[in-house]
Amino acid sequence: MGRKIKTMEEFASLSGISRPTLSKFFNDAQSVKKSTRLKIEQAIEKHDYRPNFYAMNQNRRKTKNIGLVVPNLTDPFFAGIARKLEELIVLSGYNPLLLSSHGGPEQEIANLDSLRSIKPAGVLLAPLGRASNVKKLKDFSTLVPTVLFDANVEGVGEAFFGSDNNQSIGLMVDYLARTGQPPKFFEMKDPINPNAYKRRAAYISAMEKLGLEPELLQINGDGWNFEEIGFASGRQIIQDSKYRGSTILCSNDRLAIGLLSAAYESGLKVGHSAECDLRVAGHDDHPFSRYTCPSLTTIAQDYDAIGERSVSEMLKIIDGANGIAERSEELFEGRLVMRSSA
Amino acid sequence: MGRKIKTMEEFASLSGISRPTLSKFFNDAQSVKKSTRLKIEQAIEKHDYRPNFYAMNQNRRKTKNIGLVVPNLTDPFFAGIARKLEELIVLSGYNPLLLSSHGGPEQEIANLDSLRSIKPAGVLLAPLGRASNVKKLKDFSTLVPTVLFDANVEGVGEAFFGSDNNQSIGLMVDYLARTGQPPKFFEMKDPINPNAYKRRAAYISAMEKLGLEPELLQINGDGWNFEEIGFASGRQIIQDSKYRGSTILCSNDRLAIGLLSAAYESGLKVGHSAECDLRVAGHDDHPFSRYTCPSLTTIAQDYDAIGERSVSEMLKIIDGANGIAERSEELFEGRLVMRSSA
DNA sequence: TCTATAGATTTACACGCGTAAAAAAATTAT
DNA sequence: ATAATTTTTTTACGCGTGTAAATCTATAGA
Repeated sequence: MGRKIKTMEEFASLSGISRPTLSKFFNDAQSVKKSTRLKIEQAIEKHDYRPNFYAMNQNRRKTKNIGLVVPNLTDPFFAGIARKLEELIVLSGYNPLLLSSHGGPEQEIANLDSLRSIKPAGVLLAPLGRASNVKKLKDFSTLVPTVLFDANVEGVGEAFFGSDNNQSIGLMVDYLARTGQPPKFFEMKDPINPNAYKRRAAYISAMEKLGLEPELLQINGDGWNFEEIGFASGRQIIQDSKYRGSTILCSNDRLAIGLLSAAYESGLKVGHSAECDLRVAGHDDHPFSRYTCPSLTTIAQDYDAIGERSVSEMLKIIDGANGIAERSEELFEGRLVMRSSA
Repeated sequence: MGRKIKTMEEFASLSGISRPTLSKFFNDAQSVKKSTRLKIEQAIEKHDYRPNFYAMNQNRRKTKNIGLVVPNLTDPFFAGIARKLEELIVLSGYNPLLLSSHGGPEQEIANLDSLRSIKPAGVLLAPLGRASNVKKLKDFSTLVPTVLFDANVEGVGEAFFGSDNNQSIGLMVDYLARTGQPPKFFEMKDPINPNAYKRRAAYISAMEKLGLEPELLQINGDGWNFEEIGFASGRQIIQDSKYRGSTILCSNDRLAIGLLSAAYESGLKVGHSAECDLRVAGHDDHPFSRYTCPSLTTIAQDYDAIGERSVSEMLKIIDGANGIAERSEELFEGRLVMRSSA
């Protein structure tokens, strides 16, 4: 066909639709009458026209972009969540912009900064947690509608949606205690993630509720390389024969993956049958937990629900004339995934 | 301090620098004299001014955005590469835009489409491979400077950088044959990734060079869930006692992870010591291959080199007055990572 | 048929910055 | 100190779209 159309003006005359109507259409296809919508869509198909992204957003009150910031894309767990959220954002007619903080608070702030210059309609943020620069997060969330997920930071953002660690850890402790030795809790001494603290508290309270003595195995280690930390510390702990026969509940699957690897290396059998030396359980249903040796008994977070709730709340805020709406929070229940390790 | 600065004009009067000079600075900080650069940087710090992203890019000849498209971010291998590339792009003064194709050719095209409307300076693309819509890829690459990495597609893009499968598989076959049973090759019958075909050919040629009979274990399976495919098919193969004692070289680590899981479940011992039932090796040095049971012997691709070469070639093309430069290709050698599984 | 109303068009201005050209100022070389 | 060169300033227009207001047109209900 003819050469490429460059401007909406041009496209208007070729399609027989006025430019302001086209502008309305590109902003929200549902805002024009059905018959004109069809005409426009045909013309788009025919001429392969797309409005200039930059000119389009320059004067829009609200862009159609939604930022999506996760702590670490290298972790398949977050990669999976991000994918789910991206999908939901696209379905809502928005444009997701995925950024990873790579485990660093500077990068987290840099991500928010670069999002700010893009004037997003809103941002879905899974904060780093303890490492986060809370003041800057708070400043940001006053400028841009922000919804937190996965990890909560008090006072930041309009809403938070995550897992009910109390429920999920309780579920797991009950199961483990009922079917064998009550669990010891394997975790990092100074966790980065706020969920880790909640899980520790949940473990202690669940044990006490059963009239059992909590026992924390707090390991050292810095950074986000949880498998390595779990492996190195796991090796040390396992060598101590007093842990023979015990049940170990790990604060998250990545630690458990390291621990299982250490157990294998030491020749220990992990599982719930009689001849096993160890039972190991995790939390999160990491994509790889199905393929550990043995396969890992764990808790699956309800990330479909968390994702859907986060996005729908985001949309509500964006559309909303909600002036003084209270910060909403909701926790979703986890599901016990029984496999071979415990 | 005072209220927020909205325009460059305003910032110009407050900082005592003319607007065109500021414009130059924001386009390339090195293009202004050092003394003025320092003045501007101080003023930015003081007033927290950032130019409007959209207005800025609307009339720029070349934006500072570089697209980065990977086949699947859920795969930690690609997540790792993406991270490395992001870092290099930022260091070069550009703005990376990460998109995942989620294993689907429609999404791959959708990603390129949405990149097109952003008028990126260039795009770094790891194509899906066989599943890709080659015609559309080619069309795209005539409109936007494109550099391929990881997987090659003939005739698409200005350059390709990847691993030398011939070298790396040869290395592994030599090692395995020298230290025990020569390897059988475990792979999908109809692989999606072009590297898989190269690896198959490399295996056959390496075996023949040693005067050995190649043996392909070609398994069925569709999609990108390689661990599951490796697990399910691995279980079947392993039950056949004729494979007892053999060495299995997997086309990639994700298949190997599934196979190891199946072997564990079947009670087979994997490793290179005398009493083992199986030796297993992989390819790619997947982040999790360190923690499999046993830890996986594999090939580490030189992704630092591939990444650096890809980005530097991209910059050369962007800056370049390269009219008729030939499509460049370079393959990088892999490194044998010896662990416990073979 | 008349009227009320949703939706489309016309007209016109705004947005914030890129960029070009000429003039002025600052720096460096001679 | 003067000339040559680099850098900055002044001036002015353009980019492609958003959006507002007034006007016109199609549609539906009475």
